[in-house]
Amino acid sequence: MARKTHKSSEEARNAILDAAQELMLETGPAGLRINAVAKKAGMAHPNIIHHFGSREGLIEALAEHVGRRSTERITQALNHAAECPPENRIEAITRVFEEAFQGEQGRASIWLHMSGEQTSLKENMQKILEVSHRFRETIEPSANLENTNRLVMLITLALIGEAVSGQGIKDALGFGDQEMSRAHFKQWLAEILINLSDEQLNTSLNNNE
Amino acid sequence: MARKTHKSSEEARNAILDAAQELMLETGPAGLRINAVAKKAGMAHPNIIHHFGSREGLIEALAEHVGRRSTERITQALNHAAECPPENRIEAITRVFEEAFQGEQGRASIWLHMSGEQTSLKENMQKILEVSHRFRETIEPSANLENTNRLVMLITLALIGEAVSGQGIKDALGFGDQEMSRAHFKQWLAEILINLSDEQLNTSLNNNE
DNA sequence: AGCAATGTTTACAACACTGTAAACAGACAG
DNA sequence: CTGTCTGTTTACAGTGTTGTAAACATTGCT
Repeated sequence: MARKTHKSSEEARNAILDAAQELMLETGPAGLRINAVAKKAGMAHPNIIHHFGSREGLIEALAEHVGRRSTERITQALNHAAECPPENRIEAITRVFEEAFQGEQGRASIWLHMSGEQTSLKENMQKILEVSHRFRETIEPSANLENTNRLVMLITLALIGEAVSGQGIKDALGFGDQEMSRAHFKQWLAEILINLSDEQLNTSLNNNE
Repeated sequence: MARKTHKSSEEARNAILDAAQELMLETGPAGLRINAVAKKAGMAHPNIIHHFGSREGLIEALAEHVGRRSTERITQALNHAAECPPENRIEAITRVFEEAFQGEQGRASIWLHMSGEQTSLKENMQKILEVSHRFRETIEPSANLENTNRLVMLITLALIGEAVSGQGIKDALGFGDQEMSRAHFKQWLAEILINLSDEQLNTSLNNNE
């Protein structure tokens, strides 16, 4: 059978991005070697430069790629949660948290973010914010927008932290794998947050102290 | 005047560690160049190898250095908080959060952590956990230890997230500098957490669901 | 089939980076 | 003062890494 040896431009770019994403988990962007990416993607390294212009170009493209995919997943899961009956809410939100920095996607995002790569971050966060508020309104129609912002911030930061630290902090705190798996922490968080009323979120800061 | 040109071994090591810590904020450990560190510390690069054996040796030493200093600051602030009268609690805890990943120290910790460098992490977290629980007991003597663990985890992750994202996420969420400064977020978080009763933290997960 | 476009490779140039070796220089003891 | 110890530098070797140039190969079009 005629095996295709030359991929289309898009196929090649995706193969490279996938390899780069995986490798970046181990080293971070600063440690990303164009050579290693090429090897993993099964090609010679100048081909990468052909497709992305330079190593910098690859990293930028990767940031955009990863950011867009994460945002899509999250907003989709949030929209789903907004349509859930109340008894399924915790489960649905746990799901959102899982999608947020799902596996490799997550750590890759963080790495990029940490290196100052913030391509379209604002745009993506605004989308998430909007959908999040819509969700909160299904629970409490008078929900305060500012509180939504703060909650989204808190959650985002915690999920970033989780993606960053991986199992590390959990092990250090003595949560074995069985007791507080990745999923369990997210479920616990979802439960607490859903049970927090808007009222409890109104701190002295809201009354311009 | 007789300027000392040869530092003591310890002075030299500290100068190098300081320079390395600062540089690492920009690039992460993978991007740390022994050359750049030497330049910043005002010496020739082989001197660094003389003191730390290798680039790897420097990074390990840095991890240990940074971890120990952070832990000291945090436990000290927590002990202070435990002795505070109730009306000062929020302020005291805000202070703890500020010490946790204070400025440069923080991001440096995270970077190292993210690169798999976990020197004495467990030991440090256990200390923090212990002092945290002692603090919670001053508020609610019957406080559940498991809930303390979870709270510490949540806070740690959120603070990691904050250190990681710097101002990035806040800007993206539309919190200008005036409205939600670094300090304000920490204060808000402190306020919410202190007002959370132990009861509210008991989710279905506690009853081995 | 022949041609053009473009994905892909090989060979190479230029440079950056880590680590080594040997000489140099200040600090301190006798 | 003299010698030794050790912090410090200069010069250099070896390797790894990015990027370039030119040739090669496959696909699709006419």
